[in-house]
Amino acid sequence: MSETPSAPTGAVGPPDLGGAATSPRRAKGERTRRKILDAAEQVFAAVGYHDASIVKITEAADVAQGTFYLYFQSKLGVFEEVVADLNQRVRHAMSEASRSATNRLEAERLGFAGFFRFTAEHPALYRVIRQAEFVSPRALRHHYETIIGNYVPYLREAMAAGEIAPTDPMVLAWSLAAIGEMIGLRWILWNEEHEVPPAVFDQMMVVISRMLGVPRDPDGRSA
Amino acid sequence: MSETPSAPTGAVGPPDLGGAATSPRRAKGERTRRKILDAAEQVFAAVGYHDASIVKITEAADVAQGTFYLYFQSKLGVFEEVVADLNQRVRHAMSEASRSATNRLEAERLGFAGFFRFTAEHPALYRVIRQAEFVSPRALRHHYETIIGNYVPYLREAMAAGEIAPTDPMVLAWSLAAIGEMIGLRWILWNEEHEVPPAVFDQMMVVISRMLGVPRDPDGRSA
Amino acid sequence: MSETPSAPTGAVGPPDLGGAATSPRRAKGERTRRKILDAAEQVFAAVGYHDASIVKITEAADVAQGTFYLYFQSKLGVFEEVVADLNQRVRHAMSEASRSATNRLEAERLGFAGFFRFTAEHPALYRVIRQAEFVSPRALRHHYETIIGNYVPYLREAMAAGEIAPTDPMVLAWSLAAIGEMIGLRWILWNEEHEVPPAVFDQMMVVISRMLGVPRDPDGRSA
Amino acid sequence: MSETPSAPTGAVGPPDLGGAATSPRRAKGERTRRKILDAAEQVFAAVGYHDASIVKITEAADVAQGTFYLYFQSKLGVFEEVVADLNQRVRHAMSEASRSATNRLEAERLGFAGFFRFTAEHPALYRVIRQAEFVSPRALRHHYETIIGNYVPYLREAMAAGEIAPTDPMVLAWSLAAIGEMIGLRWILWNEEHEVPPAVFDQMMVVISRMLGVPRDPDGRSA
DNA sequence: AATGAATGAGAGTTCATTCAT
DNA sequence: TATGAATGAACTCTCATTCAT
Repeated sequence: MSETPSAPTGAVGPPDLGGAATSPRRAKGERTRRKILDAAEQVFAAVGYHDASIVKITEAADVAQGTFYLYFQSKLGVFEEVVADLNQRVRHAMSEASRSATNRLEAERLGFAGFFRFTAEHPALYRVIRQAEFVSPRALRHHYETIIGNYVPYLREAMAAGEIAPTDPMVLAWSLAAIGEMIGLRWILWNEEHEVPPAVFDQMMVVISRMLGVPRDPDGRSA
Repeated sequence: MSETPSAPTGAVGPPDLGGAATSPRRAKGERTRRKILDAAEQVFAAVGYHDASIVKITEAADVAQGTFYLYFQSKLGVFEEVVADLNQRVRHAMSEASRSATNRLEAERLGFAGFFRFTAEHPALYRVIRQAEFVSPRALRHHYETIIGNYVPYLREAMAAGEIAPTDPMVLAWSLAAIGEMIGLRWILWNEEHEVPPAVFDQMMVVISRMLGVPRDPDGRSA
Repeated sequence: MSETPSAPTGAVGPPDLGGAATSPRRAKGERTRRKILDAAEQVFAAVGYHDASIVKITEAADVAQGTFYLYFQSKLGVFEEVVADLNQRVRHAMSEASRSATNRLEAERLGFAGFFRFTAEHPALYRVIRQAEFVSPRALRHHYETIIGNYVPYLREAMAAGEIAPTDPMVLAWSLAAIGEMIGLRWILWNEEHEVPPAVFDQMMVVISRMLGVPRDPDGRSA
Repeated sequence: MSETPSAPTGAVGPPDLGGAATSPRRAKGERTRRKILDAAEQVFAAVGYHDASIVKITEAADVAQGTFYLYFQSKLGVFEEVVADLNQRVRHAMSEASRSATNRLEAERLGFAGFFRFTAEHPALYRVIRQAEFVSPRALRHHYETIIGNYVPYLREAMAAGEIAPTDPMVLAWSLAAIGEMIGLRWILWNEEHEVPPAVFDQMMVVISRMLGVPRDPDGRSA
């Protein structure tokens, strides 16, 4: 049960994702900057990176075109900030959601629920991040890696505690993340619903509980 | 164990994915068309949909710009044909790979191996298809749906035969596809390797075998 | 009452308006040529010279693109043939219509009626000919000049016979033609009607009868 | 002598003739906009709508291509503005010219003279407006309708005053406009002269005076 | 006599970015 | 700090015409 070697995916800490051309010194500047960042998130989510234009973003933010370049170096610059922003917010949402759990399986259930809630409220998460594949691969990797990086220690602990079956926690973490992402894509985004149908959610949890090898698999045949 | 209702994801048959402005009437035309389609696949995979230009595609195909429009209606038109083409080819690769399996778990192992092989040989698969999210949502959905649609009957059979644990086959299929996609992305594309490291593959199969609820889970604690 | 000097508007006889690249030797070729010419008239009338394309014309004629150049030298070539064709047909229609008249005013009434009828049946007349202004000025001039040239002798005769008041017949002819064209444009084409409303027609004839200085102006105060 | 019903030619007020993408906010912008508009008029008059290109217009205006789109939405947009501009200017020229007249016939003489003068100085009037037939029918109609709309009340007054013979003023106005347009086309534009030959002008006035049914037709046989 | 394939210049338009105020 | 003006390269797509069969 040796762990697979960690792949050379670069530093785990956040790379310098470009961004601010200047850090605003005054409160007013800070507000303007925030307006633009929010507008950018909306626009990227609505039309995607390529069809988002500086004009659209600045119009949405209600500032002049030139103002954009006071706060961001380039279109790519804002994009990376938007990704970093979303990344922090999903992670926060998930950890908040699972905080009250008393065992791993419950933590998963709560964490997934939190993730889906966030997804429904911020479709930008998918729409923006999936774009990152070509637009800014390093931003994409950083996004996934921080999520997985948060996940692994918990899985490792649970294995140590005998709560779940031993497996490479990296492979397990990526697999779980994959499922969350796909189910969210399929049943929230495509269906334009605000939640995954309960029946689907339940079945997903059955699958996940089996994956984890939880001793008392509530639906499986083991134990 | 009732199945979740099938989501209204549209017709299963392939939608009219745009495409040919004219179907070639002579052998020479057919060759030219193929040259352009192949060039398009390369270019899309190399630089993505948006940075791919008709100039780049026609240069790669060694034809004049105008010639492009003899065979394809638009840039989006070729894109959709490329997606449809890749879709058929992965599905073929996977079904060929798993043909010789004698049980479901083996079929999964062979199918996943086939999928990863195809992925390594045709990075275009990911690079092109992930773009489809914004470029042509219907092409994307059609892609996933045909894959899942192929998958489900096999899972259902295996459940009926008691080979794997009962679950909603839809949810299970999407979950399995998610894992394959993510592991391929993480260990083949990001690492720029031609295969998933065997240790990772094995661990992934452990996870999958648990998910399926195979009676003799070779590594888990059940059975 | 001397006549104004004839302006140097070029030869009155038809200039060589380009056209046939080859004269077809056989009946089949003649039929193909006619098909293309008719299609061209339709297409020019429908979308104008510039938006008419060889593709559209050949599609409408149900022949291959290359075939076009067997019978016409260029797009401009067909255009000029179409104009010449229409020119002959209107003039024929007008002279036929006025043939039975017993005096000038009646001839005018019948001629105008014939012109409007032709206009209603062949909107191409206007739509094609007005385009000629920029596309082929010489075709346009030839068109107007043949019409005026036909007109003048009749006016001159009528003046000699004391049927209408003496005036420069050239100025009179152009004025009459102007009125016909404008009324047709305004009440047939813009209204998309098949005839000028009778009340308008009558009023127009009142105006015309005054212009001509017909002794027994049926509505004026002279006589 | 009832008037023919007014045809349903749409609102009399100027339609939104497209145009500015942004109205300039600073004096410099206003100057640039004007430069482009003037250049466009020249280019349209010189080569016609279709052969006019944004490149030609911006080169003539000595600005970059992109600048064009700061002030106009499209090529059609400037075209419509040019038409509207010319429309206002001819109407102004004509009303100025006839201001000092003491009777209808004199007003006509002065008005026509003013019109021909404008025509000679701004050949763009014809060349641009005749193009409008296909390019922007609504601009064309608006042009004619405003001219006729200005004309009619004067004719009506003159009829009421017994200055001219009663007729439908609409038909009369269109007929007069037709004559002006045609004579200008024939003797100014085709001849490339700066005025209608005096002999032609006089004859035209004879015709017009008869049309109007002026009691003391100075050249006719009545009275 | 007729076809379909191929061409390539040129069109209108967009847009990230820079600059002067 | 903020603005609006300006840029020009690049894009997708059209089309009259020529050519080989």
